[in-house]
Amino acid sequence: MAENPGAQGRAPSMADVAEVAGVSHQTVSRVLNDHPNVREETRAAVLAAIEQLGYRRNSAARALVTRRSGVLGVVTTGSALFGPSSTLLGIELAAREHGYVVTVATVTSFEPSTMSATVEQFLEQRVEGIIVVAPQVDATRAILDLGAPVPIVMVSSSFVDARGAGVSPVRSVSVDQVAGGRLATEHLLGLGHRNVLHVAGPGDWFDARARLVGWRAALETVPGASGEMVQGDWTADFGYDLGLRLAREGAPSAVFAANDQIALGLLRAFWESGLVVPRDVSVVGFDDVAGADHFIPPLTTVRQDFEALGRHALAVTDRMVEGEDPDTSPLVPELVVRASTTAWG
Amino acid sequence: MAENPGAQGRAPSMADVAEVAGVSHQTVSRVLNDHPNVREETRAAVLAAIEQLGYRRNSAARALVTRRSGVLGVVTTGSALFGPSSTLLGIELAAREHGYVVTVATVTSFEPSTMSATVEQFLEQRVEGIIVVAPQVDATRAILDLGAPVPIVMVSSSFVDARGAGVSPVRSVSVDQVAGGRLATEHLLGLGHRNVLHVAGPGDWFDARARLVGWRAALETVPGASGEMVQGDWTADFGYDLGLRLAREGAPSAVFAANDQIALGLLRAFWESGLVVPRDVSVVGFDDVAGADHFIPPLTTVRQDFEALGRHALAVTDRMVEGEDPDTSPLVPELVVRASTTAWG
DNA sequence: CGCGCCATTGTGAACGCTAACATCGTGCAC
DNA sequence: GTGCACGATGTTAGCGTTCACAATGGCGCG
Repeated sequence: MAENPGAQGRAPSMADVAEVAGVSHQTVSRVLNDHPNVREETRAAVLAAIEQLGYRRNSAARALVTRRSGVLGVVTTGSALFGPSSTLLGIELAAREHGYVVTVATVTSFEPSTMSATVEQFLEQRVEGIIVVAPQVDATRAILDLGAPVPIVMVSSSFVDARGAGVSPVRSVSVDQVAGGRLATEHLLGLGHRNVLHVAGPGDWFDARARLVGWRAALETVPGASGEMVQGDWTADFGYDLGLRLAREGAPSAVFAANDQIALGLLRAFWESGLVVPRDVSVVGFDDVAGADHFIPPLTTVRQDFEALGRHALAVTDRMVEGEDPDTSPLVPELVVRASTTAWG
Repeated sequence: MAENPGAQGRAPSMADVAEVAGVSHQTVSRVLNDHPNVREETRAAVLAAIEQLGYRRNSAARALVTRRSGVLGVVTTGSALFGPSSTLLGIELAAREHGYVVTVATVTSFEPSTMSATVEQFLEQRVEGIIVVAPQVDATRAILDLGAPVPIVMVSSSFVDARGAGVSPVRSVSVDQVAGGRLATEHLLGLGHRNVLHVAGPGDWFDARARLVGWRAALETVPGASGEMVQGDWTADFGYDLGLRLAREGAPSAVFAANDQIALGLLRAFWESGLVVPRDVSVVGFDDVAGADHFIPPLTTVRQDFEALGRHALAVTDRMVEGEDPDTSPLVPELVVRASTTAWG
């Protein structure tokens, strides 16, 4: 049975199927699109022909005439960080459920020129919407200046919720980082700590800024509470170096680290310096990365559900593509209390 | 200046550009494709018209006629594990450099039906190649049975390097996990340990199997060396539980954990049990995840460059798409010695 | 028995692009 | 001066779909 006449020759088209089934190409199209008015035996004949030829529809041809590609573009940051990876996962899973196909572009910097080239590529593909997993501040500017003809959704805790500079509406979805920062800090304050050091993340990250805001807000609600802030990067190295210094120069009773990596570095530094966590100092992290429950000691942290965030981003995008108004209210993070924090005083 | 006559109306086409520039659409096409025989001022006029209209080429129309989509499909596993995420990153980065666009599909199981549906979707998009980041054994079977009309590259340490059941060639790229397992074990043996416990990963993962093979091979080269094997999952939880048991029942002097998560759990368990690492027991991990250098104590581990693996996968795919024969020799992992291992006896 | 309606199917024309070929000058060799 | 090659451009025909509309035929109903 000569399945493919040409083997490597062109893939079978509707016309080929039509010929085998003895119908017109339009009837084949109807069968494929579940059009109601097709006689049952005709449908069967078409399906048989499809099976026999190994026919698959050509989405390019389809997109050309329908002017709908069914493709969504995701711009993601060029690092395998826990958050972005999980978010991408959530987006992809949800996209499939909504009938979209996802193409991704990884970007190593958020310079306007890079962003613009990336988006341009998406637009050539006629994506119906763009999701930017871009937690850095400078990504926003690049995006707002874009003025793409499709909806753009940013995944970040920015407060941008504008129409954008051009035609495209830009929205953002996020986990409420301010609430997370408050949660962490209130937990420490509730344990009796009155001096809570905050190790912040890089200043050009929205999340870092927002956690800082939450920390400060919590401090202000409790009389007598105070705390310093140190700004670092997201790395364990930074936490480690800082921890060593704190141990030398005198550590506060409580530290709120902007992410779990920093907290990990702190834990090691304290351990090496003979400071016992949580007896001598309580530590709270942020993210609840894999393994945080097995740090020494297991880390109290703020969990954010990145996958849910991704799904949320997709839902918002979908609504915007459909021309409806999305609900962009932020997701709420959750405090996970473990052994790295204890009462003070 | 009425930029878009219809604003939301259809995007400008070559014909529109041609009209504005006062040339034929074919000339526009020539300009876009850098055809040499275009007069300089004509080119300028076309470019100006493109700019003015905000024209972008339509890749669907282009793919339709050229029969080349420039799209690659990546199937990835439904988890934000460190390895797969980094690999995806490498693939994407390299894909762009090679002029491909990447669409991803996340799959939560490797059942043949799921795999087949996923690949089917890719084929409708007329992807030119498929990369499967599928470290589990059952993925292989599903893929070999597929017989897709495009090249398939598996990222895994399987030894599959077959033509596949159908028309499509199937190849695999990998990091040499056997070598990695040997590296870890030889390091411990070299330190004088004669009893090396191996905590293996799930038996249906290629990587787990291969590391096990490497461990065993290393043991066999050293007279008097021995070791037991415990099979677990990849989680820190498993490592923790096992560690507690070992501490109770008597631990060997050296443990080679199949990944860093397991090692992390072991470290905590030993610590809680009063066993000092590395004095009482040496621990080696695998992967070198972010933060492994700040575990307590910093973890000796085998680093594999997942991003390079991804790039390698893409290079192989590209060659196959071009009908050439790829070099699929495995990448070599690297031992990173830190503080969790020390001499014995 | 004739009319119209509806279910079923077919026909032709886009969609936006590239490939192949046709056309039109212009310059140069003879 | 004629012929011809070649550079620059235009014309036409698809690529594989879907959409709009036309055509066919059976059936109910007056």
